[in-house]
Amino acid sequence: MAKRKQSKSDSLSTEEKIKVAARKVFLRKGFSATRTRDIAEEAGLNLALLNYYFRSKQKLFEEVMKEKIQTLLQTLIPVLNNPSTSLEEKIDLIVSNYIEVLLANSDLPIFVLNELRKENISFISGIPVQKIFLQSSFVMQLKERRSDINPVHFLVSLLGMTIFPFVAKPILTQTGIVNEKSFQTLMKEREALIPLWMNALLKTKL
Amino acid sequence: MAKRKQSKSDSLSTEEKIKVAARKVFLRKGFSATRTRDIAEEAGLNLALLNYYFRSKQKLFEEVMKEKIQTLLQTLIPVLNNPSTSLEEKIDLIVSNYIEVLLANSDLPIFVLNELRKENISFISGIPVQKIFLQSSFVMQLKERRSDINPVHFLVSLLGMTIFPFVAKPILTQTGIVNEKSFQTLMKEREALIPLWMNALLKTKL
DNA sequence: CTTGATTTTAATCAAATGATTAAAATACTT
DNA sequence: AAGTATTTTAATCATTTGATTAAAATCAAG
Repeated sequence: MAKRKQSKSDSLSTEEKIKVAARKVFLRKGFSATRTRDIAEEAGLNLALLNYYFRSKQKLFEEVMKEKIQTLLQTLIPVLNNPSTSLEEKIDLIVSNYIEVLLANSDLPIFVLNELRKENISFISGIPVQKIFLQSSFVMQLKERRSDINPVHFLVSLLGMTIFPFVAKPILTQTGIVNEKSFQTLMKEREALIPLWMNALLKTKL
Repeated sequence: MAKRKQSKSDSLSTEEKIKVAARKVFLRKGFSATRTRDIAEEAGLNLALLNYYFRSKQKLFEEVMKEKIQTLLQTLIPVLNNPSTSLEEKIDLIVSNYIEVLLANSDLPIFVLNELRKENISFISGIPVQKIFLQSSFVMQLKERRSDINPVHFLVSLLGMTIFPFVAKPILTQTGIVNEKSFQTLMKEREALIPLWMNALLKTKL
């Protein structure tokens, strides 16, 4: 089904051109607001090709979605599971990894979280994420340091401080609180600040 | 145009029934995935009534959207501007207000933030939110306490810790990390924890 | 080149969808 | 009760949209 040939204009196979266009349009507009014609036009290709290479809009979407969930999870899971880094190093890595990834793709979190809300993605329900998380090096190290802190609370706070700004970016820009440039500066600052703050949380007596 | 009469079955006017149904369906599915027929069915009414009372799907949506943005902003702005509460009290109030409002309406933040991302809402661009924020009692009190902390960073962290769990709820539930009941418990706990943590941030030397 | 497979195009379908219209039903006023 | 205005319904339009099809174009192998 997949073809290897680069004889055409753009050095990308038709299939890849469709994927590239689909990523762009789906991420900007979401599944329902995206028309297959939008993707075809963005790719500079005939509409029928979408259904030739992928069976349907839904199938194409699922490929993009799966990819994006992977991106989000793989920025986190390997760090949580690495036993050879300290808790502080893990926090540093999670923050800097996410900020790097998301500065290049601000729409990613809200896209994934919003689409995930409408429909269960079997792919994700299949993974025993809860088990993985609770047995992770991250949780072990946290328990050792502060057995009284619920790891879910701690991680949610960390991700909230890191990812939430990207989710809130539309409201931050539209209210004039930040612009594209100052947002980037802000996030670079947070890369240093969040670890400091998470460290403060670690020292807080409940 | 608006009618006052309650002689019909449900004690709600037709116009109100439509609004109630529209809130429910739009919030769950978003603008694009919502069909006017969904709303009519949810309201138990004829489709043509939507266009009779509201001019179009778009107009109906804008009314719901405006309402929801108001809900989100009014949970925050009055607290920020109240000069007779301390910074600590403001933090308490922001956290408890949002958690109360959002536990009753988990979809609200992601709905608003996602829709806001696609289209500029003139209503919000019109308000000089930036000015209001920078001159707020909250910012003044923060500056007095810690002139070295950027108020935007501080507020984003506060809202990130408070609101982000609701945005991430789909992924938390679908990965089995929480269920409906434990999510609620978690948020009740956060109501006490977040103020403690924000206090710790306030004491952190940069 | 010729043949056969693969890829692409143009045209079209069928269903879904936002909106309208004209008529029927209901409520309100006198 | 009659007459008028308001509300509701059923039927229908016109577009949009995801998908299909058959033919044309391109490519690959012998």
